[in-house]
Amino acid sequence: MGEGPTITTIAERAGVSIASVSRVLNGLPTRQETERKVLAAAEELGYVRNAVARSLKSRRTHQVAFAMADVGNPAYLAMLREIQPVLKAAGYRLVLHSTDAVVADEIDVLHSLGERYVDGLIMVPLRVTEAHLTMLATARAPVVIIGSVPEDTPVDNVRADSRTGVRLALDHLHALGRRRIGLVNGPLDTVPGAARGAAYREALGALGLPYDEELVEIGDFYRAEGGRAVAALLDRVPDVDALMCANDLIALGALDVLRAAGRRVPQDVAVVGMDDTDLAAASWPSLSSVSLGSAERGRAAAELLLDRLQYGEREPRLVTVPPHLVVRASSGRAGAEEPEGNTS
Amino acid sequence: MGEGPTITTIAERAGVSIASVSRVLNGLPTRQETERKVLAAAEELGYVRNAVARSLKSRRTHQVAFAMADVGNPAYLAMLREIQPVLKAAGYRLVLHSTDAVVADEIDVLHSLGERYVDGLIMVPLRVTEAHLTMLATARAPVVIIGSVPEDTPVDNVRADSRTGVRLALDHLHALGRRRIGLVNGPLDTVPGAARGAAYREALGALGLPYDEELVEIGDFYRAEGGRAVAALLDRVPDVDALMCANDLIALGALDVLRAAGRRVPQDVAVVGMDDTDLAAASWPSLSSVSLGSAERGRAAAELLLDRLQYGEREPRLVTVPPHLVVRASSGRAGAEEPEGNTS
DNA sequence: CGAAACACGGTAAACGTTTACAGCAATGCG
DNA sequence: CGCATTGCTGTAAACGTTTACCGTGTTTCG
Repeated sequence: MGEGPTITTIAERAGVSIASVSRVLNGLPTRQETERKVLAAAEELGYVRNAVARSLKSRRTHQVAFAMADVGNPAYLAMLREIQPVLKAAGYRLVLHSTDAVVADEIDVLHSLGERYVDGLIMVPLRVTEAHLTMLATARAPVVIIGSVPEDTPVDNVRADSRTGVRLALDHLHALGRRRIGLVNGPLDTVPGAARGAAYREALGALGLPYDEELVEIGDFYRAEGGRAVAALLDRVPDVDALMCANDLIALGALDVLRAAGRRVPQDVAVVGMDDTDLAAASWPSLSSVSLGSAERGRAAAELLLDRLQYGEREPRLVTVPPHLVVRASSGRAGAEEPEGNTS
Repeated sequence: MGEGPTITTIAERAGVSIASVSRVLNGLPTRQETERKVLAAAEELGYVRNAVARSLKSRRTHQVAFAMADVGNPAYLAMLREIQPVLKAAGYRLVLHSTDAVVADEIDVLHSLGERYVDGLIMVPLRVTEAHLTMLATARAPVVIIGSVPEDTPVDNVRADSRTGVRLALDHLHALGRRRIGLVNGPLDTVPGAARGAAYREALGALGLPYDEELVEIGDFYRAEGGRAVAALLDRVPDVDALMCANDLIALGALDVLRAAGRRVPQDVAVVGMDDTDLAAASWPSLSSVSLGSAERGRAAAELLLDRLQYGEREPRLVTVPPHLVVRASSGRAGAEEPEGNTS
């Protein structure tokens, strides 16, 4: 773990100047003899370029940060899984920030762009505050936001269309004959929470169903919280016949509680989740879910950022990824999805 | 996105030398008046320290790399989720490397330590080759390996005890009366594959059951692959009454195939997975699984690395994390579905 | 054959910090 | 009052690269 060789060590060994060493290492035109000597010396000494010194001079770190609330959330994970290879292929390293949904942490990340340890940032803010917007306006490196920001924010923006997503789910449930469709949402001051709440109301309108406040319950985007919210909802509105859940974790919580309450899914209550995570396919019963294209959003964000890193200044772009509904057992016809004969 | 202010800009603005600016910024003793001027100037200009220049001088990047095959794998994810906050609390950033289980990529990561863009590395190699060992011996930064390495490898090492883990599972299945217990394993040239294969054989011996090659099927550590392997196994040995799966994804594949084949779980075939991931609790039926303490291993690795970064040279340490069995429906009594009070 | 063009390679400055060292003013003390 | 001590501050070197610029030796061509 000694203090590895530097360009100077090599220069001495090869009997040339450090400039020549640098040139050889960067593939700039050099006499064959010099090249040979330098490469030989580098090889013998096991030389590896110091990335920090390089970055200082070149003002490029070849690192990109990805900041989201929690890697454990499968929706973010899906993004990460797409972002990583795209960056890697372009020669960038990925610096991961978990902000635990704490606004101050997100602001911190934006602020730390000034430290210039990354060339750019992809961020999925849970809520967008005034502080976010100020920081974004003066950010010291290119930023791509996944989630909605106001029109005039000077950053690239990738959005899901949860409005259409909720609409797809409600159309589906309506087509199944459900009329008392509840919404189990996350906090309304979060970007997804607000969007999904509004979309729900709108979709009901389009279907000619009344908006009934009783049918809406706010919890948080986690399984246990979702379960609690569903329990409260069942208590208040026993005749609910379908649940639109604002994400898959909430939906899993819903399944837990419905099972404990002796309601059959989907016969008594149909359930639709959102994000179409791995968990949806693995759950019991398997969970219908609206895919908001997490993976596609991740990929789009990475590509936007790389494009900007490569070509510099240009108009901010907006990419909207279309949703689609994946129907599984939790809202299929009873048992239709699964072979019969399996009790347990 | 302009060229932010530097220490020099501030020095001019405050009418002091760059040394004084640096001292103030680092909290070294300074006359109050100077301090005031510097802080005022820094504030007005929105100064942020350049991390790259800082690292070059201090030879510390405050970054740590974590390299594993695939973030999508819940076992690695569990590690990541523990590692991240530990590092963050200690002031380190996390650089993520996905190696896609390609040996060359792993070697690459080890080699790139020479670039000194991180202060240390936590790696989960899928297989440990000669090349790994050579690189580890000459690594230019501290490394912690999660998984087994030979005794004399000069790195900190965190191990799971899959031997005991498999033993727990087989004892459990044996206690349920199962006698034809199959093993669905991943490739034998991987660290976990080899360990689990050997452990299976040993545990059978301890239980007085014969080792029957027919009952062992090798696939890969993924759901679809696992399914294929199970299908082959069922075909060859129709009277198998329990499946020990080398990880949870394989076990999910097993559930898929068993369901399609009309075998009831757990009545006809009991299934036990390994790693106790989120998926196990969410699956249908919920999956018994041997927890190898992924989260604990992640935490231990992070702590070992931080310790070494803080205190420098010392003996390599070995930490072994004990496994435990989590019994759920797939090997419980028929229909014994417990509502999981689990968050996620 | 001499001048111009060219191909290489060395010197030194720069990137933005930290820090050893020296300078200098103010203070303490004999 | 002079000297040592103390407390700050400035100068400059260093971290390991890249690169502009210039000098040298060789080639080319009139």
